Amino acid sequence: MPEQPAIDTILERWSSQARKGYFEMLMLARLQAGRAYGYQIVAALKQAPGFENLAEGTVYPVLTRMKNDGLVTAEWVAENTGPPRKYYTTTPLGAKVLTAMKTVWNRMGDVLDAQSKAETP
Amino acid sequence: MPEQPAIDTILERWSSQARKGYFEMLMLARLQAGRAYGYQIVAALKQAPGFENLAEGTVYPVLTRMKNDGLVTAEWVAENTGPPRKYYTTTPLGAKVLTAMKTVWNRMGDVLDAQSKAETP
DNA sequence: CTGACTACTATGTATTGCTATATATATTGC
DNA sequence: GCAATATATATAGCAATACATAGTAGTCAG
Repeated sequence: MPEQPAIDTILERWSSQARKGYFEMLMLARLQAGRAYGYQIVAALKQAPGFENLAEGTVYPVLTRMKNDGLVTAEWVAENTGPPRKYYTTTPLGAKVLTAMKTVWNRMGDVLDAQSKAETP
Repeated sequence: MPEQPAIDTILERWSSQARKGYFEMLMLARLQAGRAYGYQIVAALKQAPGFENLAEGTVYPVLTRMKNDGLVTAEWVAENTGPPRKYYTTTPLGAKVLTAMKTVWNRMGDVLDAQSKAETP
């Protein structure tokens, strides 16, 4: 008989999985709203509930991947104060992909609702 | 300079990731609505948009994992016609976990909306 | 016997998110 | 002028584990 994990363990394991893919959509949505740089995104998201532990090592690879996929472009900007920043902006392809992602995401929500209302045989 | 993948490739790769964790919540939601057996769930979901390719090999391992975690119980039922079926039902723990999952899921949606409305610096 | 129904598993692999660390620039304190 | 700190970007390596493919096997109906 296998040990049953605690409810917190189940939920942590689950949410770490549920985040997969989600971040890419989240970043894209943020950049669609206007250009931003990595450190800024991390700082902002850390204040959102459920994202307190977000680390830079999570965000930068996502930005790099999106850039390689052509979803965003990057541009170095020298600031009046502090080190230069690398601003990311969505491309038209990125906007298109974001729309498609949101469609899939919403559909997943719809299917979830439908299953919740399934008939018992 | 790396090759840029086609938009379909990007979306397929992404949605396969976005599914992670989602199925467990989906199954749980279905079982919360009333007991069901594996084959039935597969057949029903195959008709939902975006789940046409769902295979049994995806569903059964999820059911087994949930049973091991104590989220559902299983019961063999002999039918008047056809082979016997193994019906799964949520436990109180399963119901609790489902609620928590939905909370996290909704929060992810909220954060997504918030980011879409972020201010441009 | 064939076909429909039902359950299950073995294996592969792709991928992610996280930890930790390295690097560079600007600012501040002294 | 120099050390310490804050800001900012980047990557190497890792553990996890989920999903997909494909294939096995058993039960019942006609």
